[in-house]
Amino acid sequence: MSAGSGSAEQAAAFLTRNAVDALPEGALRRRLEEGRPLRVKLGIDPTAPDIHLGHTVILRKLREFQDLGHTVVLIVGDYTARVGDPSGRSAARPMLSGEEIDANAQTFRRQASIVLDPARTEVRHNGEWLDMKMEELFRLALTSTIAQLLERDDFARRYAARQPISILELLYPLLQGYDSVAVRADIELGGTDQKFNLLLARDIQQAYGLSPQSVLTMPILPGIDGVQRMSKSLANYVGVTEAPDEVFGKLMRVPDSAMSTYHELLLDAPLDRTRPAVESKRAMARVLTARLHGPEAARTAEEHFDRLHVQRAAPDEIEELVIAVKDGTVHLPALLREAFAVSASEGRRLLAAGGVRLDGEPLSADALDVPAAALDGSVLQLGRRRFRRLRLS
RNA sequence: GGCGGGAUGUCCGAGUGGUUAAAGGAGACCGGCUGUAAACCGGUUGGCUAUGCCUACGCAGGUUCGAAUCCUGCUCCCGCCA
Repeated sequence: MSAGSGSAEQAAAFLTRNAVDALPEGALRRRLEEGRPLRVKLGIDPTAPDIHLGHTVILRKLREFQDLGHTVVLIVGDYTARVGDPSGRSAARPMLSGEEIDANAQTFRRQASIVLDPARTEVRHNGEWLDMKMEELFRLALTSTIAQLLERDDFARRYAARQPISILELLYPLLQGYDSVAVRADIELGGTDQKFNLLLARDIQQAYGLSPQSVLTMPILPGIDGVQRMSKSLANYVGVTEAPDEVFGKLMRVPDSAMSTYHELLLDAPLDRTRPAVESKRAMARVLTARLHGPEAARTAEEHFDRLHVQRAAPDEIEELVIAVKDGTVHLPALLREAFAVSASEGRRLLAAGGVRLDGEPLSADALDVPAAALDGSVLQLGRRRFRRLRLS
C-alpha cells in the first residue's frame, strides 16, 4: 500500500467516524486517493436563512473536508424557492421574491462562515442552470421513473395514505440531482433524511455521462425538545446568532435523553455517563456558547443563568419599557401586551394563574388597574424568564 | 367526463338543529416538585379596559325563534371508473 492511499484511508475513516451512511462502500476512500481537491456539495434552502446548531453538524463536517484541502460548493436553491414547494398541507408556503432570496442567501453565507472557511467555499445559485429550456427538462425527466421516486419513504407513506403528491414535488429530487450534474459534485452531504435524494443524484449524474458522486449522510440533531429534528419552524432550535444567554439557557433545557446525541454530533466526544448529568450539560452549554460567542461571553452567560435559575433573582440587565400613563393608573392586561406581546386576554389568564410578578411578588387578577406610581422602576416578570423594567414617561 | 368521499381551533380529531368558544388527544404556556432534564400533580389554551360584547367550524347565499349541524351554488382535496 502506498503512503498516499494510507493517508486516504485514514482521512476516510476520520471523515466517516460519526456519519450514518458513506455510500457506496469505499467510494469516499477512492475519491480521496485521487489526491486532488474534491468538490463537496451541500444544497441549502433559502426559505429559512437562520442557521441553527442542527445545520452546524453538517457544516462542521464540511469544514473537516476543507481542512483536508477540499472545496465546498454551497448551492443556494433560489430557483426552487421561487417556484415554491407545495409539499404537504402547507399550501400557503410562500414563493419568495428574488430580493428575499438574495437577502436570505447573504444571511446564510455570513452565518455559515462562522463554521466554514470562506476561502475554500464556492457559492452557487441553482437558478443559474435550472431555468432551463423545456427540452432540457424533458431530458432530465427521462432519467428517473415514477416507481423509483415513489420508493422514497415520505412519498410512499403519503401515497399509501392518499395524501396529495404534486408532480412538482416528484420533480424536486430530479432538480436537486441536476445540481450535482451542474457543479460536478464529487461528494454530497446531507442529513439522513436526504439519503434518497443524494443517491438519486448518482443516477442522474451517470445519465449525463458523469461519474457519480459519493454520498455522506449525517445524523439529524434533535431539537431542544429532544424529540423532533431541530428546525426553526418547530421552535426547538438554537440559532448560531442568538444571544449568548439564550444559547446557554436553551442548551440547559435539552433533555437528558438527547445528551449523548448532542455530545456525539456537536462536541465530537462521547458523553461520560459516570458524570452527573447536570455537570455534563453545563459543560456542553459552556463549550457551545463559547464556540459561537467566545469564552468571555460564555462565562457571562453562565453567570446570568445562575442568577436566574439557581438564585432565582432578576438578571443584571433588564430591558426597559417606558410606559405612558393617562390618568394615574395602568391597566395590567394592556401593560402585559405591550411588554411581552401577549394578547390582553392571555395577560388576564396569566395573571389569574399567578404567572405575573412585580419585583418578585405575584400580581393578582383581582386588581387589573394599578396606580402608576407603584410601577416606576419596578421589574415586571412573566413566567420564569421574561423581564421588563418599567419606567414612567 | 362519470360516480363516491371529504374540508372543524396551532395540529390531529369528535360533533348531524338548541346550556357549543365547540368533546378528546397532541403541542404550547402558567403554577408545584426539580437540574430551565425526565416523570408526576394542578391550571390555561379566539379577541376585546369584559358580570358583557365581537369573531369563529372551506367560500357565498338561504331555511329556522335558533345552524358547525338542514337546503342551493361555488372553491379546493382524496379515491374509483374512463
